[in-house]
Amino acid sequence: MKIAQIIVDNKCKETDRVYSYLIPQGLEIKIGHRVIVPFGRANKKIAGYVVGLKSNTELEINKLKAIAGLPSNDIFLSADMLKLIKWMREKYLCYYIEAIHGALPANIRIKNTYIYELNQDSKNIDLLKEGNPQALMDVLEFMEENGGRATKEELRDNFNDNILENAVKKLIKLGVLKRHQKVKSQENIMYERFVYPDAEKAEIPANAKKQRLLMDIVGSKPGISIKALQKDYAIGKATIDNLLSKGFIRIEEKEAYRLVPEKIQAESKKILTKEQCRAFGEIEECFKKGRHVLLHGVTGSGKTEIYLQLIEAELKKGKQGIVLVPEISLTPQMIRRFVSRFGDTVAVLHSGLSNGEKYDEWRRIAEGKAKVAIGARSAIFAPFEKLGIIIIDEEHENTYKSETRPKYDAREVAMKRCDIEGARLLLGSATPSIESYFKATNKLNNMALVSINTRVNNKVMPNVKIVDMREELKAGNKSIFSHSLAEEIKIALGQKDQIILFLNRRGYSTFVSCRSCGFVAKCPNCNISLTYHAKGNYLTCHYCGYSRPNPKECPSCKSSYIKYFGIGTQRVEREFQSTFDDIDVLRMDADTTTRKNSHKLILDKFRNKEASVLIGTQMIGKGHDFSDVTLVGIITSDTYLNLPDFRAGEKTFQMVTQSAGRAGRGDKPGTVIIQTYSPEHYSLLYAKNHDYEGFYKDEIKMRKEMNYPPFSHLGHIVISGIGEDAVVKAAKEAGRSLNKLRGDNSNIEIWGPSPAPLSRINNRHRWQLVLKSVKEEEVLKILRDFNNSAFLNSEEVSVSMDINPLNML
DNA sequence: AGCACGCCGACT
DNA sequence: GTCGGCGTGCTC
Repeated sequence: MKIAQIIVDNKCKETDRVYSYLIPQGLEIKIGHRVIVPFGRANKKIAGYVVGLKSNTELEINKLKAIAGLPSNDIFLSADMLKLIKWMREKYLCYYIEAIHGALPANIRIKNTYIYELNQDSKNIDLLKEGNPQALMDVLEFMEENGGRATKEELRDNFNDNILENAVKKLIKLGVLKRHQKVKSQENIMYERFVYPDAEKAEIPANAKKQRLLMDIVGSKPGISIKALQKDYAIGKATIDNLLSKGFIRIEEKEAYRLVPEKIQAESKKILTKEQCRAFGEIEECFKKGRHVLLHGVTGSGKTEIYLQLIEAELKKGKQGIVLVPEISLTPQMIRRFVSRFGDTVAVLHSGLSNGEKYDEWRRIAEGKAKVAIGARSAIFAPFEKLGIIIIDEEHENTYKSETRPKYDAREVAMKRCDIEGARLLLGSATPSIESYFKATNKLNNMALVSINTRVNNKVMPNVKIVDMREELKAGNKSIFSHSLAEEIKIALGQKDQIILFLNRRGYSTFVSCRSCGFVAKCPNCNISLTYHAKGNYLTCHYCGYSRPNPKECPSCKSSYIKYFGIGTQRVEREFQSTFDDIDVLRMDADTTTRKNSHKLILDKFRNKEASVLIGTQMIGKGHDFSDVTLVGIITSDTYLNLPDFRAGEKTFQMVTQSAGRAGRGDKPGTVIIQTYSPEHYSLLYAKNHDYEGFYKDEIKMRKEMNYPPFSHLGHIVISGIGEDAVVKAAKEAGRSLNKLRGDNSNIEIWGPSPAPLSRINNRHRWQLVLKSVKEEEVLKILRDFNNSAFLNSEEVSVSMDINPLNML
């Protein structure tokens, strides 16, 4: 007797456990298989994942149900992957099934619905028609109009739930309706059809020109695809069908992949520069010692080539590699580099793919056809069997942390996966996150640091100039372009060079700033800027709840020039065109990039020099290599600085450094102009000097003083709901509950409850609580206990929890 | 979550 | 009695 331990695909707290099912005779079930099981009183057929096998159980055998079968498309989770999933459940406070779904391509869900059929012969129809409740008649009428068949969803769209349930139940009881459950695993595999000749000699009428043509083609190219016949020879379906029925040709189906790989010229290995070579050697040395590596290489230092050669080395050992990059659709150059080096053994997993395409790529990996996966966050789960290396490029990017459940951090998952599977991890960035740099310099988590401080071919770092916008205002310049920036723009335009202008318009949270002296209101307890609330006209700190009235004049210089900020890219575009006329400008932001591929189009246009100027938000600041850009202007570099976030300095440094890194990558030296209202801020000063280490030293000192990460771990609880009163009440209740759970453990701080910085989203009010402790496990434990005692999750409010969030807005 | 059961008031 | 509205409790 074999018993399977199964996680069922039913997303709820109560069913987040392992169930036991009997394995019927003749069904070969292995760990990691996806199966279909009957579940619940109604024996609804749902998907389940086998996580273990046993030969006995404490449960009563005759009360166990049996596995119903296997879905048509096989999904496997390796034993290592199951370990990772279990770890994710603990670490990110999610359900097993959520972790499983996170690790599998979307759209593999088993579709499950009920189909109702009208029993036409039933005499009961007549019975019913004699003086019956309206509901029954309505449902019957609908069924008849619908051809005697309807899915549950179709009925639901047309009837009120309660009426429906009762009426349908009644009709089933009377035998008028029949219900079948339909279980369908999405058939994601696409088949392509190929034509072969299938007769010694085909006799074709003289006038059938198309048929003759087809026979000729198939004769010279047996195995040509139907697609090619239609496209290249204009042979239609009728011709093929005709010959098929005569038996002159036959058709074979083969699994096909939707993505036709771009034909890219093979590129051979580049010779590493001296510096790259040293770094490569150091990395290999660390890997040999079983260490993970943080590679800190300045912008333009040639990290990608090192990645390529590290992967090559793993492939030579018969192993496989994963490369994570942020929002991959933004870096077509990088994909091209990988494909040109590794050909069709590269699987690309990016957000621009359809679900079917994603599934195809996933399958190519699972089947061993792809050896290198390059993709965004979720590519960390690429189903390789012999994983040798995981590379995370631009590791400081926030996109590696998922904002939806499971709220995992791909960097942490990568490290765990490497540890489970004996692979090596390489994090790479020109501006490493403080957390990673801290780990690497202190050799925590077995992480080592390798640095490259020079650009390839010793290209000089761009010259960076900080412009004090307060001075500009004093001098009467109300334009968004400072004199310096305007001058540099004119020079660049005169030399036919290209220009990039950055604007960080993350304009949700307004902040109060004095335009004449740069004063920004800050919280006395938290070293974080206060947020302006128009309603009630007050300033508040969203971490500790401190609040004060909005000052009428600047407390520092008594000026009445108190303003809150918000310049959009469109305004920059308009102002640019009115200041420097007759110049082609490209704008790239959320408004212009809604269409699929539109990023690529805009960037290609810019690369082809169809415009001299590119204006955009941060999305253009990553990894692009435009060799004719000599000037980068950062219109407002203060945006982050004034967000209520202890990472404000870090994000500013990263943004400025990365943006500046776009300048001077070609033969000409680059210039960068940073416009700011806080020119003395350490983030900007260190960024100006390209001094990451200096920045890190200051930043880590602040983190230590304030006991912020990496010196502590945060737990974030957001309580939201439509009704403000219910949310506030629940938040206060949650506060009491957390205090009780904390007991007298003084290592754990609890902040709040206080309104979330984004106090209302989608019509929902939001309040938050923050837990802080030096020990992550302590935070997790309280969050878990809190979740188990959840009196809170009701129709009125919902609770979301996150461990070590990257933003708490 | 999703489903069925069963209790209870309203109405034939 | 019977209908259907709604709360309750369970899922190998």
